[in-house]
Amino acid sequence: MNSFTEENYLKAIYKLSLNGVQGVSTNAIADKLATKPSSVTDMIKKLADKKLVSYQKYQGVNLTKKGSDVAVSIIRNHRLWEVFLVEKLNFKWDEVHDLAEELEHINTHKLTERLDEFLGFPKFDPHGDPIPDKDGNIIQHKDVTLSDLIRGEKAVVVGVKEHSKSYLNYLEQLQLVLGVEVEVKDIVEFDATMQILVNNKQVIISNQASKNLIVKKI
Amino acid sequence: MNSFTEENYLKAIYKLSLNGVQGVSTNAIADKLATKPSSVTDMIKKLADKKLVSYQKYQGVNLTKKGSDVAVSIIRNHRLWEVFLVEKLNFKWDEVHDLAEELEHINTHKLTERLDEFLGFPKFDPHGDPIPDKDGNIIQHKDVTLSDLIRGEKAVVVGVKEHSKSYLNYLEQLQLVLGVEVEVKDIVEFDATMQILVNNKQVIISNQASKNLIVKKI
DNA sequence: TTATATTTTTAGACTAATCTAAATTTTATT
DNA sequence: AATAAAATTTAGATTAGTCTAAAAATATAA
Repeated sequence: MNSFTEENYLKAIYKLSLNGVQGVSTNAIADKLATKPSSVTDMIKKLADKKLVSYQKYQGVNLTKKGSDVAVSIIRNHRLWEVFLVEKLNFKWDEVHDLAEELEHINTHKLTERLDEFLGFPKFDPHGDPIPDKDGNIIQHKDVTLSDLIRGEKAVVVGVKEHSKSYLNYLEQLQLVLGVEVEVKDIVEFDATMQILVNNKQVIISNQASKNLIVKKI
Repeated sequence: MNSFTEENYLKAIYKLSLNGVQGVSTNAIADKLATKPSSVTDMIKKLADKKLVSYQKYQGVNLTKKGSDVAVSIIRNHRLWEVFLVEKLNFKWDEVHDLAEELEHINTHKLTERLDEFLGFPKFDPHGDPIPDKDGNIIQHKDVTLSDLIRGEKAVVVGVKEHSKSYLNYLEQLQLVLGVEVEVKDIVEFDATMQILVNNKQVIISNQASKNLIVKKI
């Protein structure tokens, strides 16, 4: 089996590969995991020995099928536990990440499948991120963000691109949670600040905030 | 915070202290944790530095109040997760120990309390072991075992003293699960083998098995 | 295209937890 | 009480993961 640390590296590499990057850089991984590039090099060698990644010195790293499978199954666990924490234990969406980060590593097929069933086979986690099914398939929703809309357009909030506590907490205060309907009333040309309608209330939102909110036009 | 390993040592020392032993021996701990006495000595020194145990060379080890509190809270977690796995995820009572052994270390006050509430504040785990309350108080039930009964006595199964998969599985086959009523029909004088009535069925059970089944007379 | 900056790797050291083998202390036995 | 046996501790080594500092490779810029 793989250690927690190995699993965290695989997950980090998986996420950094999502932007279509070929060959994830040592520095990028070090940044993501808040560690040093030299540590990353050491671990990459170990993962390469275990055939979880393919790696050539100085050329970055890519997950193998085997490595990708491990990463996806951890992400599946993580997101299922987040659903559990929010729906069953009444945690808020900005509180669950760190707990799920620990729970995700208890990686037994049977537990995951039972949990999935208990939760009613959810398709998305509390942040709108898709939950891989048991064969590892993920529905990727198109990345339309609130900032892509023009005046007069309406949309439903379906996810976030930024998962920090402060951002999630801020959104909750604005009632900008999953499933809520928004309408663009006005956009400031200078800095793309938006005036929008949320639950019949006028809200002002910066471009920094609006470009991290994933929506679906209606 | 304490590492998983430290927590496992504290739990082991706690359990070995239950029989009223003053000064748990290095060898006993090594046995329980399937490790070597020399490793135990090293860890004990570390726990002593952290004021989690009191220790004098060659004289065995005892938990301090602080160490005992940690041990009890881990046991509380363990038993709550076992209830969750059996009652919500439909695991069988012989399947949950190893999973709970991992889940117990995700030790945040808030998670434990929310889980407790979600489960309806259970008092016992699926093996009949008492769940410490949030202040660490444990109801210890009297240790009357099936083997203590005499011919004609009736009792209800309330727990087990042995937690191996094979024992639990065997009990389940005999329908000797928590809450079931039993009546002693006959006892073989030679080896204390018992003939008992379970759900109107005659069952033969060895002394080895009957002395590990905790019951309450009725 | 040569020099400079950046990225990545290597070398060597550190910590936590473990082990084996040897030394020491305690306990049991004559 | 002396000696043998058992339990415990120490000394020194090992492994996983990390780090700093220096060396090597790649990318960028004049």
